[in-house]
Amino acid sequence: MADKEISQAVIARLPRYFRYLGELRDDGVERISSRELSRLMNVTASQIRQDFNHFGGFGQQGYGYNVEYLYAEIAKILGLDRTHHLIIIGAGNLGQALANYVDFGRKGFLVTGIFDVNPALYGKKIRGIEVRPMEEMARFVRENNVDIAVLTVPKSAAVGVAGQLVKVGISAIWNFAHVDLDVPGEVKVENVHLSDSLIRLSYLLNRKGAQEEGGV
Amino acid sequence: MADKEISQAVIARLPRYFRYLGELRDDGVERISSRELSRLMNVTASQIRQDFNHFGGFGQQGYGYNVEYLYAEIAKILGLDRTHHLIIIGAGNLGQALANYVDFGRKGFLVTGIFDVNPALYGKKIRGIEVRPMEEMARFVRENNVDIAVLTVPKSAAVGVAGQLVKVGISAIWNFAHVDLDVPGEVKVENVHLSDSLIRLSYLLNRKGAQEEGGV
DNA sequence: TAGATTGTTAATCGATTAACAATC
DNA sequence: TAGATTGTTAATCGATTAACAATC
Repeated sequence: MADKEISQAVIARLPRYFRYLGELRDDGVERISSRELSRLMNVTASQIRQDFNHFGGFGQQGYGYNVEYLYAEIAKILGLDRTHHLIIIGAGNLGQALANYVDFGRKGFLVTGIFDVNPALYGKKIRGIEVRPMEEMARFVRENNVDIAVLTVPKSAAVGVAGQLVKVGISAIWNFAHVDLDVPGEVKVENVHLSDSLIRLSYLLNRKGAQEEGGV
Repeated sequence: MADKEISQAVIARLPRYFRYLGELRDDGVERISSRELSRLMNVTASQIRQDFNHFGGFGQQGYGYNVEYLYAEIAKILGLDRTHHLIIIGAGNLGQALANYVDFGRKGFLVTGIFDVNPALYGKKIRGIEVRPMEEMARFVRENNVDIAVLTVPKSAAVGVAGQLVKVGISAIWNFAHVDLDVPGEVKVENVHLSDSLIRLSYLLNRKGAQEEGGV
């Protein structure tokens, strides 16, 4: 039963489903139909059913979906039923903010180490975790079952650090540096290009201004 | 000459083109063909030509594209030829990190105010900008020609603050809160859902694990 | 059973890629 | 001029939406 490859578009939507289902569950909602959920989320009911059916049928004809069950199943699909161990590389502003931020109110993502090349930061504690010298990174990853590296180093350092991470056998990189990393396919990368995001907003703003002048 | 609506997919790619062209320019490259750029960026040359042609032809047959010119044109399209005035709402870890971060090494995005509801933070200076009480926000926006509000408040407060921002006539919201904002169409929103991003990475990791067990 | 709603197939829409005539 | 490469049209591919038979 080889899984057919799930498209990027579907994957991108999963966390949003998860978020809405979590809220419904917290509100004590027991069941929901694709129709109701579609109204709530502003998507088509067809799309919801198609998306869920990529992973097998979670609903029941005439009833809809059980919120608690669907929530748990999506959590499993997303790998949120287990704990991930993270390290943060780069203890600058962003690295420190993420250290304080990453758990997102839920268990599941645990920052266990923070690394930097700046000796002035060594030993500094951020949320109880001390900053270590970069040289200790490789050993730390091997000995502490680290899954994910959060890359918050300057652009210029990012490619080099990514290479080190690949060499030490990291599984995934959450990349905040403004470069596209070139890593082997087995290392998963998720980019957060903040400047790209802000630039998209600038585009929308600019477009809007242009349209209004044009009298649209 | 009514502009046809540009698709989300194209818009999403523009900042990446801009980034690559900036690097080429900095490296002193004068001209580039869609073919060369396609190899560099790992996309098809067809797509590059199609994308650029949504905004008019920037190239020349037999020659390719002039890097400096194309870079400047894309900057204009993206609204990067003018200065944006930002305020940050929510002076927590993330808000402070972004205050230190937002200029991205380029002029164009200027943080002029930071607001919070926590009196303990009032007057604290972040990158030379003092934190002000939330009550002053409306007047500040009106008097200081503010374009963009960066929303780094907790989820629970986000919808309320977004409402205030709409009322005071903000043009755009860069939303870091984990909720979908419901604002009028003329207010542009760009979401940065960090937890969604991390969850997608978790999915990829989980999928990878499952495939390997399955012997793929 | 009748009504509701899924799972799934078929139709549509849009985005990407290929091809090539226009032209520098 | 000949060669190169764009701008643009046509073909393909994939994702979204619509429709409906299956079934709870």
